[in-house]
Amino acid sequence: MPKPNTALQREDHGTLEDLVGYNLKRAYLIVSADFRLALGEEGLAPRVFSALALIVQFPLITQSDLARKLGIERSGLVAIVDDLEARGYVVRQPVPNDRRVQALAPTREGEEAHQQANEAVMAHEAQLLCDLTPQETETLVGLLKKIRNIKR
Amino acid sequence: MPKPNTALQREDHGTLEDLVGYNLKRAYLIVSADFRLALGEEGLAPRVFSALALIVQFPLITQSDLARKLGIERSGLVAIVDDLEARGYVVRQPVPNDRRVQALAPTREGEEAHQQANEAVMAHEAQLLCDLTPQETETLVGLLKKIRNIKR
DNA sequence: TATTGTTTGTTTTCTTAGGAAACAATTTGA
DNA sequence: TCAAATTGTTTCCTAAGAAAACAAACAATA
Repeated sequence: MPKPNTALQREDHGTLEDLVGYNLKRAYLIVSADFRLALGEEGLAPRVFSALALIVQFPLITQSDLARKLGIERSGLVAIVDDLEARGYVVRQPVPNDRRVQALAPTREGEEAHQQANEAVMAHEAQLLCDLTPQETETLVGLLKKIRNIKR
Repeated sequence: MPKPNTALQREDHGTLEDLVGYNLKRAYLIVSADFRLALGEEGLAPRVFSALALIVQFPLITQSDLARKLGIERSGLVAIVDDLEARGYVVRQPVPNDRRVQALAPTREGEEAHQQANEAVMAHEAQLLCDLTPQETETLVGLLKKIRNIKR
């Protein structure tokens, strides 16, 4: 005999649980909380880690360019670079032909700290997301990038 | 002849762009910004919409239960319910056998506002994510739910 | 019954993350 | 040369959430 209309199968269309935005937010909160846990009290905050990673990847990048790459305002980047500079991981260097810009360069300690933090971050994601197969993780990242590439 | 080692193919392993957390954040910012744009200046904020949706779905839900369902602290829910109550969308009702709890019930206007907002939200996601096939969107939501279900 | 512990809603304070506007110093372009 | 744009920066504002404390109410146990 057919089952009655239980809560499990009712209205699974157009509900909060199926919204991309809602699930994105909930998932991000879980991942970022675990990120902080993994890097510890004195560790780099997510956005500071991102900035350091890009500075290591693109030495002498400009603050404006870095802000663009991170998708934030220049004004918001100041505190991030201040943080990295206070830790001795990054230096603001004057640029020969343009006295407005500050080129960002990682120090030796900055590169080491990045490498160490990067390993911690990779480990954190590997362990937190161990329920996802490598295929699934790759698919997920691909779909998220597709959202990131939406042109308005 | 083979191409030289361009930036496109170097070190595509363990880089910032491949981190789930980084992509989650970037994607969420895009979706939530478009959400606000879609619902307008005076429209419901994402979290307020979520709360209203759950109150409509589970009338007479307790504030504590709602906070649990939303994955936030009870203290944080107060302002959200205040908002909904100020708009006349929700009422806090005393409960017979327990004078501590406030049961949350949608008003007639609340249900109508929810229905209207829900349509706007569905339209916003449909249009923003039109680059994703229905298959891809379903896959994405499924993977995000998998992250949400991780037990620590 | 008296007391101890727990739950509920709430207030207050803190943290994190980011946006908007303005500004001086500089560079660019017409 | 003079107007316009760019860069880094400061200041102020908003959103979202956590943590801690608290009174009122309930539950349980001695």
